[in-house]
Amino acid sequence: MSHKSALKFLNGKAFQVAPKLLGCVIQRHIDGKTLKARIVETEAYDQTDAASHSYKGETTRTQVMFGPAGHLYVYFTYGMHYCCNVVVGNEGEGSAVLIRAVEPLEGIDEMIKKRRGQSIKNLTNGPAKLCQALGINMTLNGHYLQDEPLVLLPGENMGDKIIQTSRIGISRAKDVPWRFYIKDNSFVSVK
DNA sequence: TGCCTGATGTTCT
DNA sequence: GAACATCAGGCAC
Repeated sequence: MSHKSALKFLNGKAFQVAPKLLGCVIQRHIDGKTLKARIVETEAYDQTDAASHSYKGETTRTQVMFGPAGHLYVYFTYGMHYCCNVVVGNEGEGSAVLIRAVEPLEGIDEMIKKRRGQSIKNLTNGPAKLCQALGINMTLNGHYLQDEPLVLLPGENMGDKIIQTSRIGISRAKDVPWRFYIKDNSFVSVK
């Protein structure tokens, strides 16, 4: 049963919502299997931000980012990788939170298979890695995160376990401190 | 452990 | 034509 109110916490500025997503669980159903993983690293992006895909306004590619909160924005990059974001804020704002790393909880064997035999440590400790492990690609672009086969479940508040730093793998707005991760978690991409 | 690079395709200049 | 919210494998130390 879907309840919009479950994703109400996504209504806010990207940099405010990004730390709140830490600890939430992604539940993915695929090939008759259930995969679960806990979000341990996120990055905020919004339209005022030179590093954001939405910076130059809405395009075909970034359309979902400008839509209502609670949907998944998936993009293809470097010719071979997918990365996924949770759209946040109000419709028309162009803000989203990149999921940079997750901790595998359930269906780990299946994730290893999808990751072509990579070790547990390397399964989901990067934005493109977790998409591969959870079978996320462009067919899920725009997907609402209260619907099957991909649901965002609330998690415990990480509170003082949250570390805030600048973002990774970007060339513009490098100094903006909009990356958040869970302290001492071994699945975070970079400590 | 850490640097370097090839893979591979869409978007923007 | 260049840049790109990346990854894995190779080789030097």
